[in-house]
Amino acid sequence: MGSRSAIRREPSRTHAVSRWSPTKEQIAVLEDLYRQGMRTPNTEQIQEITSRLRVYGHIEGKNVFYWFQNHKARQRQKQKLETIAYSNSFLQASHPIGQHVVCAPFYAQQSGMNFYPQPRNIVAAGGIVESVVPFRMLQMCDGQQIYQQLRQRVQPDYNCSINDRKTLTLFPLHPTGVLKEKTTDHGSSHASASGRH
Amino acid sequence: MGSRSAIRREPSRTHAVSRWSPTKEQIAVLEDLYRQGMRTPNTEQIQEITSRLRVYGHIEGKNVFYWFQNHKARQRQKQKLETIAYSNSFLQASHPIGQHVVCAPFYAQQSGMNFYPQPRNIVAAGGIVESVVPFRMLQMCDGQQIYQQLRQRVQPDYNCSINDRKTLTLFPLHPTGVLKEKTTDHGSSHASASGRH
DNA sequence: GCAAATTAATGATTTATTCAAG
DNA sequence: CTTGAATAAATCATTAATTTGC
Repeated sequence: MGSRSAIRREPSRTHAVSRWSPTKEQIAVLEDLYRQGMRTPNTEQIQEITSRLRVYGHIEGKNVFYWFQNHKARQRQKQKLETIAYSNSFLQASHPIGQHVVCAPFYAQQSGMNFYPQPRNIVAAGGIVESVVPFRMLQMCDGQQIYQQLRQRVQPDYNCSINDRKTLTLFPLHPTGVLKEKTTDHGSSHASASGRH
Repeated sequence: MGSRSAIRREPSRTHAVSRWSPTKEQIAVLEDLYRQGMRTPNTEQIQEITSRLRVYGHIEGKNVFYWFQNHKARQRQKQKLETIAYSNSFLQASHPIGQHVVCAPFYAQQSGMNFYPQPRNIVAAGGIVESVVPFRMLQMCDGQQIYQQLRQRVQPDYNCSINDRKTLTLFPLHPTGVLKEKTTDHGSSHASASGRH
Protein backbone atom coordinates (compact mmCIF):
# COMPACT_ATOMS: atom_id res chain seq x y z
CA MET A 1 0.00 0.00 0.00
CA GLY A 2 2.99 2.16 -0.12
CA SER A 3 2.70 4.91 -2.63
CA ARG A 4 4.51 4.08 -5.78
CA SER A 5 6.17 7.40 -5.81
CA ALA A 6 9.35 5.77 -4.68
CA ILE A 7 11.63 8.35 -6.10
CA ARG A 8 15.29 7.76 -5.65
CA ARG A 9 16.94 11.00 -5.00
CA GLU A 10 18.89 12.02 -7.97
CA PRO A 11 22.31 13.23 -6.93
CA SER A 12 21.91 16.09 -9.29
CA ARG A 13 23.43 19.47 -9.04
CA THR A 14 24.00 21.29 -5.85
CA HIS A 15 23.21 18.65 -3.36
CA ALA A 16 25.78 16.03 -2.84
CA VAL A 17 23.91 13.36 -1.00
CA SER A 18 25.54 12.27 2.16
CA ARG A 19 25.61 8.64 1.33
CA TRP A 20 25.64 6.48 -1.69
CA SER A 21 22.38 4.92 -2.74
CA PRO A 22 23.13 2.13 -5.14
CA THR A 23 20.91 1.66 -8.15
CA LYS A 24 19.23 -1.62 -8.91
CA GLU A 25 21.72 -2.33 -11.62
CA GLN A 26 24.69 -1.64 -9.41
CA ILE A 27 23.37 -3.94 -6.74
CA ALA A 28 22.66 -6.59 -9.31
CA VAL A 29 26.21 -6.55 -10.55
CA LEU A 30 27.69 -6.49 -7.08
CA GLU A 31 25.57 -9.39 -5.97
CA ASP A 32 26.56 -11.31 -9.03
CA LEU A 33 30.19 -10.75 -8.28
CA TYR A 34 29.59 -11.82 -4.74
CA ARG A 35 27.79 -14.90 -5.92
CA GLN A 36 30.77 -15.71 -8.07
CA GLY A 37 32.88 -15.73 -4.99
CA MET A 38 34.33 -12.29 -4.82
CA ARG A 39 34.66 -11.20 -1.24
CA THR A 40 37.47 -8.77 -0.66
CA PRO A 41 38.49 -7.29 -3.98
CA ASN A 42 41.81 -5.60 -4.06
CA THR A 43 42.23 -2.00 -5.01
CA GLU A 44 42.69 -2.74 -8.63
CA GLN A 45 39.55 -4.78 -8.79
CA ILE A 46 37.65 -2.19 -6.87
CA GLN A 47 38.67 0.44 -9.31
CA GLU A 48 37.63 -1.73 -12.20
CA ILE A 49 34.26 -2.49 -10.66
CA THR A 50 33.74 1.11 -9.82
CA SER A 51 34.43 2.19 -13.35
CA ARG A 52 32.03 -0.35 -14.70
CA LEU A 53 29.31 0.56 -12.26
CA ARG A 54 29.68 4.21 -12.91
CA VAL A 55 27.61 3.95 -16.06
CA TYR A 56 24.65 3.28 -13.82
CA GLY A 57 25.18 6.27 -11.62
CA HIS A 58 27.56 8.00 -9.34
CA ILE A 59 29.78 5.70 -7.37
CA GLU A 60 33.20 5.68 -5.80
CA GLY A 61 35.71 3.06 -4.95
CA LYS A 62 35.00 3.24 -1.28
CA ASN A 63 31.36 2.47 -1.93
CA VAL A 64 32.34 -0.77 -3.57
CA PHE A 65 34.75 -1.54 -0.80
CA TYR A 66 32.16 -0.90 1.87
CA TRP A 67 29.57 -2.84 0.01
CA PHE A 68 31.67 -5.95 0.03
CA GLN A 69 32.61 -5.51 3.64
CA ASN A 70 29.03 -5.09 4.74
CA HIS A 71 27.58 -7.68 2.47
CA LYS A 72 30.08 -10.27 3.51
CA ALA A 73 29.57 -9.54 7.18
CA ARG A 74 25.82 -9.53 6.94
CA GLN A 75 25.63 -12.64 4.88
CA ARG A 76 27.80 -14.23 7.48
CA GLN A 77 25.59 -13.18 10.33
CA LYS A 78 22.47 -14.16 8.48
CA GLN A 79 24.04 -17.54 7.89
CA LYS A 80 24.79 -17.80 11.54
CA LEU A 81 21.26 -16.99 12.57
CA GLU A 82 19.90 -19.52 10.16
CA THR A 83 22.22 -22.13 11.49
CA ILE A 84 21.13 -21.39 15.01
CA ALA A 85 17.50 -21.56 14.03
CA TYR A 86 18.18 -24.80 12.28
CA SER A 87 19.92 -26.24 15.30
CA ASN A 88 17.13 -25.04 17.51
CA SER A 89 14.61 -26.79 15.36
CA PHE A 90 16.18 -29.98 16.61
CA LEU A 91 16.30 -28.95 20.20
CA GLN A 92 12.69 -27.99 19.93
CA ALA A 93 10.95 -31.30 19.38
CA SER A 94 9.74 -33.96 17.04
CA HIS A 95 13.11 -34.57 15.51
CA PRO A 96 14.83 -37.76 16.48
CA ILE A 97 18.26 -36.73 17.52
CA GLY A 98 21.14 -38.09 15.62
CA GLN A 99 21.21 -39.36 12.06
CA HIS A 100 21.03 -35.92 10.57
CA VAL A 101 23.47 -34.38 8.22
CA VAL A 102 24.17 -31.60 10.57
CA CYS A 103 27.22 -30.20 8.93
CA ALA A 104 25.46 -29.88 5.63
CA PRO A 105 26.22 -27.12 3.17
CA PHE A 106 26.89 -24.18 5.41
CA TYR A 107 29.10 -22.70 2.76
CA ALA A 108 28.26 -24.63 -0.27
CA GLN A 109 28.79 -21.49 -2.18
CA GLN A 110 32.34 -21.39 -1.09
CA SER A 111 33.21 -24.84 -2.26
CA GLY A 112 34.92 -24.81 -5.60
CA MET A 113 32.76 -23.18 -8.16
CA ASN A 114 33.89 -19.69 -7.49
CA PHE A 115 35.47 -17.41 -9.94
CA TYR A 116 37.09 -15.29 -7.29
CA PRO A 117 38.83 -17.07 -4.49
CA GLN A 118 39.80 -15.22 -1.42
CA PRO A 119 42.50 -17.10 0.39
CA ARG A 120 44.39 -14.89 2.71
CA ASN A 121 47.79 -16.14 1.85
CA ILE A 122 48.87 -18.40 -0.88
CA VAL A 123 52.17 -19.98 -1.60
CA ALA A 124 53.47 -18.92 -4.93
CA ALA A 125 55.45 -21.13 -7.23
CA GLY A 126 58.70 -20.33 -5.58
CA GLY A 127 57.35 -21.09 -2.18
CA ILE A 128 56.94 -17.45 -1.38
CA VAL A 129 54.01 -16.58 0.73
CA GLU A 130 52.16 -13.69 -0.68
CA SER A 131 49.22 -11.82 0.56
CA VAL A 132 46.64 -11.94 -2.13
CA VAL A 133 44.25 -9.36 -0.92
CA PRO A 134 46.44 -7.22 1.22
CA PHE A 135 45.31 -3.71 1.57
CA ARG A 136 42.63 -2.39 -0.59
CA MET A 137 42.14 0.69 1.39
CA LEU A 138 44.17 3.48 2.75
CA GLN A 139 45.77 4.76 -0.33
CA MET A 140 46.20 8.08 1.30
CA CYS A 141 47.07 9.19 -2.15
CA ASP A 142 50.74 9.51 -1.44
CA GLY A 143 51.34 11.37 -4.59
CA GLN A 144 51.09 8.65 -7.12
CA GLN A 145 52.72 6.14 -4.88
CA ILE A 146 49.79 3.85 -4.74
CA TYR A 147 50.83 0.30 -4.18
CA GLN A 148 54.37 1.41 -4.22
CA GLN A 149 55.37 -1.25 -1.85
CA LEU A 150 53.92 -4.15 -0.02
CA ARG A 151 52.53 -7.22 -1.54
CA GLN A 152 49.37 -6.17 -3.42
CA ARG A 153 49.13 -9.10 -5.69
CA VAL A 154 46.76 -9.80 -8.45
CA GLN A 155 44.82 -12.99 -8.41
CA PRO A 156 47.17 -15.61 -9.75
CA ASP A 157 45.89 -17.89 -12.48
CA TYR A 158 45.62 -20.36 -9.74
CA ASN A 159 42.03 -21.30 -10.40
CA CYS A 160 41.85 -20.08 -13.90
CA SER A 161 41.81 -23.69 -14.83
CA ILE A 162 38.46 -24.35 -13.34
CA ASN A 163 36.63 -21.50 -14.90
CA ASP A 164 36.73 -22.50 -18.48
CA ARG A 165 33.00 -22.97 -18.39
CA LYS A 166 32.76 -19.24 -17.86
CA THR A 167 29.11 -19.15 -16.98
CA LEU A 168 28.88 -15.49 -16.31
CA THR A 169 31.59 -13.12 -15.49
CA LEU A 170 29.88 -9.80 -15.67
CA PHE A 171 33.22 -8.64 -16.83
CA PRO A 172 36.52 -10.44 -16.88
CA LEU A 173 38.35 -8.04 -14.64
CA HIS A 174 41.42 -9.01 -16.63
CA PRO A 175 43.49 -10.73 -13.97
CA THR A 176 46.65 -9.05 -15.07
CA GLY A 177 46.24 -5.32 -14.76
CA VAL A 178 45.82 -3.87 -18.17
CA LEU A 179 44.16 -0.59 -17.80
CA LYS A 180 46.38 1.36 -15.55
CA GLU A 181 45.41 4.65 -17.00
CA LYS A 182 44.17 6.59 -14.05
CA THR A 183 40.98 7.13 -16.05
CA THR A 184 39.83 10.40 -14.72
CA ASP A 185 36.53 9.95 -16.37
CA HIS A 186 34.39 11.33 -13.63
CA GLY A 187 32.99 13.63 -16.20
CA SER A 188 29.41 14.03 -15.07
CA SER A 189 28.10 11.68 -17.70
CA HIS A 190 26.84 9.39 -15.04
CA ALA A 191 23.39 8.95 -13.68
CA SER A 192 20.23 8.98 -15.64
CA ALA A 193 21.65 6.20 -17.72
CA SER A 194 19.16 3.68 -16.55
CA GLY A 195 15.80 3.68 -14.96
CA ARG A 196 15.31 4.03 -11.34
CA HIS A 197 13.53 1.35 -9.45
CA MET B 1 62.05 -16.05 4.28
CA GLY B 2 61.43 -13.39 1.71
CA SER B 3 64.16 -14.48 -0.64
CA ARG B 4 62.11 -13.36 -3.56
CA SER B 5 61.76 -10.02 -1.90
CA ALA B 6 58.73 -8.06 -2.91
CA ILE B 7 60.61 -5.75 -5.18
CA ARG B 8 59.30 -2.31 -5.87
CA ARG B 9 60.72 0.88 -7.24
CA GLU B 10 62.73 1.66 -4.20
CA PRO B 11 63.87 5.22 -4.53
CA SER B 12 67.46 4.84 -3.51
CA ARG B 13 68.69 1.42 -2.50
CA THR B 14 67.14 -1.80 -3.58
CA HIS B 15 66.34 -2.59 -0.06
CA ALA B 16 62.81 -3.87 -0.36
CA VAL B 17 61.53 -3.28 3.11
CA SER B 18 58.34 -5.11 3.75
CA ARG B 19 57.08 -2.94 6.51
CA TRP B 20 57.67 0.49 7.81
CA SER B 21 60.18 0.84 10.56
CA PRO B 22 59.71 4.18 12.19
CA THR B 23 62.79 6.09 13.18
CA LYS B 24 63.33 7.41 16.65
CA GLU B 25 62.49 10.89 15.54
CA GLN B 26 59.32 9.82 13.83
CA ILE B 27 58.14 7.98 16.90
CA ALA B 28 59.03 10.92 19.07
CA VAL B 29 56.89 13.23 17.00
CA LEU B 30 54.02 10.82 16.78
CA GLU B 31 54.04 10.24 20.50
CA ASP B 32 54.10 13.92 21.10
CA LEU B 33 51.12 14.41 18.89
CA TYR B 34 49.39 11.62 20.70
CA ARG B 35 50.25 13.16 24.02
CA GLN B 36 48.73 16.39 22.82
CA GLY B 37 45.51 14.58 22.28
CA MET B 38 45.55 13.61 18.66
CA ARG B 39 43.87 10.27 18.18
CA THR B 40 42.29 9.90 14.81
CA PRO B 41 43.73 12.47 12.47
CA ASN B 42 41.82 13.08 9.30
CA THR B 43 43.34 12.64 5.93
CA GLU B 44 44.53 16.16 5.71
CA GLN B 45 46.28 15.92 9.02
CA ILE B 46 47.73 12.59 8.12
CA GLN B 47 49.17 14.01 4.97
CA GLU B 48 50.63 16.89 6.85
CA ILE B 49 52.19 14.68 9.46
CA THR B 50 53.50 12.34 6.83
CA SER B 51 55.15 15.15 4.97
CA ARG B 52 56.77 16.42 8.10
CA LEU B 53 58.00 13.03 9.13
CA ARG B 54 59.39 12.27 5.75
CA VAL B 55 62.45 14.29 6.46
CA TYR B 56 63.40 11.59 8.94
CA GLY B 57 62.99 8.76 6.52
CA HIS B 58 60.64 6.98 4.24
CA ILE B 59 57.04 7.02 5.40
CA GLU B 60 53.56 6.96 3.98
CA GLY B 61 50.21 8.18 5.05
CA LYS B 62 48.94 4.76 5.89
CA ASN B 63 51.84 4.29 8.28
CA VAL B 64 50.73 7.31 10.20
CA PHE B 65 47.15 6.14 10.08
CA TYR B 66 48.03 2.69 11.35
CA TRP B 67 50.30 4.08 13.97
CA PHE B 68 47.51 6.09 15.53
CA GLN B 69 45.10 3.21 15.27
CA ASN B 70 47.44 0.81 16.94
CA HIS B 71 48.77 3.21 19.49
CA LYS B 72 45.33 4.28 20.56
CA ALA B 73 44.12 0.71 20.82
CA ARG B 74 47.16 -0.47 22.70
CA GLN B 75 47.24 2.43 25.06
CA ARG B 76 43.64 1.68 25.74
CA GLN B 77 44.24 -1.92 26.50
CA LYS B 78 47.23 -1.12 28.59
CA GLN B 79 45.09 1.35 30.47
CA LYS B 80 42.49 -1.31 30.97
CA LEU B 81 44.96 -3.78 32.32
CA GLU B 82 46.33 -1.22 34.69
CA THR B 83 42.87 -0.35 35.87
CA ILE B 84 42.10 -3.96 36.49
CA ALA B 85 45.32 -4.41 38.35
CA TYR B 86 44.53 -1.30 40.31
CA SER B 87 41.05 -2.50 41.17
CA ASN B 88 42.41 -5.85 42.11
CA SER B 89 44.83 -4.25 44.45
CA PHE B 90 41.79 -3.27 46.47
CA LEU B 91 40.14 -6.61 46.26
CA GLN B 92 43.38 -8.11 47.34
CA ALA B 93 43.76 -6.79 50.84
CA SER B 94 45.02 -4.11 53.15
CA HIS B 95 43.03 -1.32 51.58
CA PRO B 96 40.01 -0.09 53.49
CA ILE B 97 37.18 -0.11 51.06
CA GLY B 98 35.49 3.14 50.30
CA GLN B 99 36.94 6.57 50.59
CA HIS B 100 39.03 6.18 47.52
CA VAL B 101 38.89 8.30 44.49
CA VAL B 102 38.08 5.39 42.33
CA CYS B 103 36.91 7.22 39.31
CA ALA B 104 40.06 9.19 39.23
CA PRO B 105 41.75 10.22 36.04
CA PHE B 106 41.26 7.23 33.81
CA TYR B 107 41.41 9.54 30.89
CA ALA B 108 42.90 12.58 32.37
CA GLN B 109 44.59 13.07 29.10
CA GLN B 110 41.28 13.37 27.44
CA SER B 111 39.92 15.99 29.73
CA GLY B 112 40.46 19.45 28.40
CA MET B 113 44.08 20.15 28.01
CA ASN B 114 44.41 18.66 24.62
CA PHE B 115 45.37 20.40 21.51
CA TYR B 116 43.55 17.94 19.33
CA PRO B 117 40.12 17.00 20.48
CA GLN B 118 38.30 14.18 18.84
CA PRO B 119 34.62 14.44 19.53
CA ARG B 120 32.61 12.38 17.18
CA ASN B 121 30.00 14.93 16.43
CA ILE B 122 29.83 18.52 17.33
CA VAL B 123 27.17 21.07 16.84
CA ALA B 124 28.44 23.91 14.77
CA ALA B 125 27.45 27.48 15.24
CA GLY B 126 24.38 27.18 13.09
CA GLY B 127 23.22 24.13 14.93
CA ILE B 128 24.50 21.92 12.20
CA VAL B 129 25.76 18.60 13.34
CA GLU B 130 28.97 17.78 11.66
CA SER B 131 31.20 14.84 11.84
CA VAL B 132 34.60 16.08 12.75
CA VAL B 133 36.72 13.10 12.00
CA PRO B 134 34.68 11.31 9.44
CA PHE B 135 36.60 9.16 7.10
CA ARG B 136 40.26 9.40 6.90
CA MET B 137 40.76 6.31 4.89
CA LEU B 138 39.67 4.80 1.71
CA GLN B 139 40.51 7.47 -0.73
CA MET B 140 40.63 4.99 -3.51
CA CYS B 141 42.06 7.88 -5.37
CA ASP B 142 38.94 8.48 -7.38
CA GLY B 143 40.63 10.85 -9.67
CA GLN B 144 41.25 13.76 -7.45
CA GLN B 145 37.86 13.49 -5.86
CA ILE B 146 39.10 13.15 -2.38
CA TYR B 147 36.63 14.43 0.10
CA GLN B 148 34.49 15.53 -2.72
CA GLN B 149 31.45 15.23 -0.63
CA LEU B 150 30.54 14.27 2.86
CA ARG B 151 31.34 16.15 5.91
CA GLN B 152 35.12 15.98 6.32
CA ARG B 153 35.56 18.83 8.63
CA VAL B 154 38.65 20.42 9.95
CA GLN B 155 39.08 20.80 13.62
CA PRO B 156 37.11 23.88 14.58
CA ASP B 157 38.81 26.42 16.72
CA TYR B 158 36.64 25.07 19.43
CA ASN B 159 39.29 24.60 22.02
CA CYS B 160 41.84 26.85 20.49
CA SER B 161 41.13 29.14 23.36
CA ILE B 162 42.63 26.90 25.93
CA ASN B 163 45.89 26.28 24.24
CA ASP B 164 47.39 29.68 24.41
CA ARG B 165 50.09 28.29 26.57
CA LYS B 166 51.26 26.43 23.51
CA THR B 167 53.67 24.19 25.26
CA LEU B 168 54.69 22.29 22.23
CA THR B 169 52.91 21.90 19.02
CA LEU B 170 55.47 20.17 16.92
CA PHE B 171 53.74 21.92 14.10
CA PRO B 172 50.48 23.78 13.96
CA LEU B 173 48.76 21.66 11.39
CA HIS B 174 46.83 24.80 10.50
CA PRO B 175 43.60 24.16 12.38
CA THR B 176 41.38 25.99 9.99
CA GLY B 177 41.53 24.42 6.60
CA VAL B 178 43.61 26.66 4.48
CA LEU B 179 44.40 24.40 1.63
CA LYS B 180 40.88 23.65 0.68
CA GLU B 181 40.79 24.29 -3.00
CA LYS B 182 38.67 21.55 -4.47
CA THR B 183 36.51 23.66 -6.67
CA THR B 184 34.13 20.80 -7.12
CA ASP B 185 30.77 21.73 -5.85
CA HIS B 186 30.36 19.94 -2.61
CA GLY B 187 27.41 21.48 -0.95
CA SER B 188 29.14 21.76 2.34
CA SER B 189 26.51 21.56 4.99
CA HIS B 190 24.23 18.61 5.03
CA ALA B 191 22.14 19.60 7.94
CA SER B 192 20.63 16.44 9.12
CA ALA B 193 16.95 17.04 8.97
CA SER B 194 16.30 15.86 12.44
CA GLY B 195 18.27 14.26 15.15
CA ARG B 196 15.72 11.79 16.31
CA HIS B 197 16.56 8.20 16.76
C1' DG C 1 -3.50 9.04 -2.16
C1' DC C 2 -0.21 11.69 0.84
C1' DA C 3 3.02 12.49 4.17
C1' DA C 4 4.29 12.41 9.16
C1' DA C 5 5.76 8.71 12.18
C1' DT C 6 7.96 4.37 12.74
C1' DT C 7 10.57 0.63 11.46
C1' DA C 8 13.81 -1.99 8.69
C1' DA C 9 18.02 -1.92 5.70
C1' DT C 10 22.18 -0.79 4.87
C1' DG C 11 26.00 2.62 3.92
C1' DA C 12 29.88 4.44 6.62
C1' DT C 13 33.10 4.52 10.89
C1' DT C 14 35.15 2.93 14.74
C1' DT C 15 36.92 -0.66 17.69
C1' DA C 16 38.60 -5.24 18.56
C1' DT C 17 41.08 -9.07 16.99
C1' DT C 18 44.30 -11.44 14.35
C1' DC C 19 48.37 -12.09 11.45
C1' DA C 20 53.05 -11.76 10.77
C1' DA C 21 57.73 -9.14 10.24
C1' DG C 22 61.81 -8.10 12.75
C1' DC D 1 57.95 -9.83 22.39
C1' DT D 2 56.85 -5.74 20.23
C1' DT D 3 54.29 -3.65 16.82
C1' DG D 4 53.10 -2.63 11.85
C1' DA D 5 49.48 -4.28 8.86
C1' DA D 6 45.06 -6.23 7.75
C1' DT D 7 40.53 -8.10 8.65
C1' DA D 8 36.36 -8.84 11.16
C1' DA D 9 32.99 -7.35 14.45
C1' DA D 10 30.43 -3.80 16.49
C1' DT D 11 28.46 0.47 16.15
C1' DC D 12 26.70 4.68 14.33
C1' DA D 13 23.79 7.23 11.21
C1' DT D 14 21.04 7.98 7.16
C1' DT D 15 18.14 6.43 3.74
C1' DA D 16 14.21 3.39 2.01
C1' DA D 17 10.16 0.83 3.35
C1' DT D 18 6.25 0.47 5.81
C1' DT D 19 2.62 1.85 8.74
C1' DT D 20 -0.80 4.96 10.18
C1' DG D 21 -4.10 8.83 10.48
C1' DC D 22 -6.25 11.79 7.73
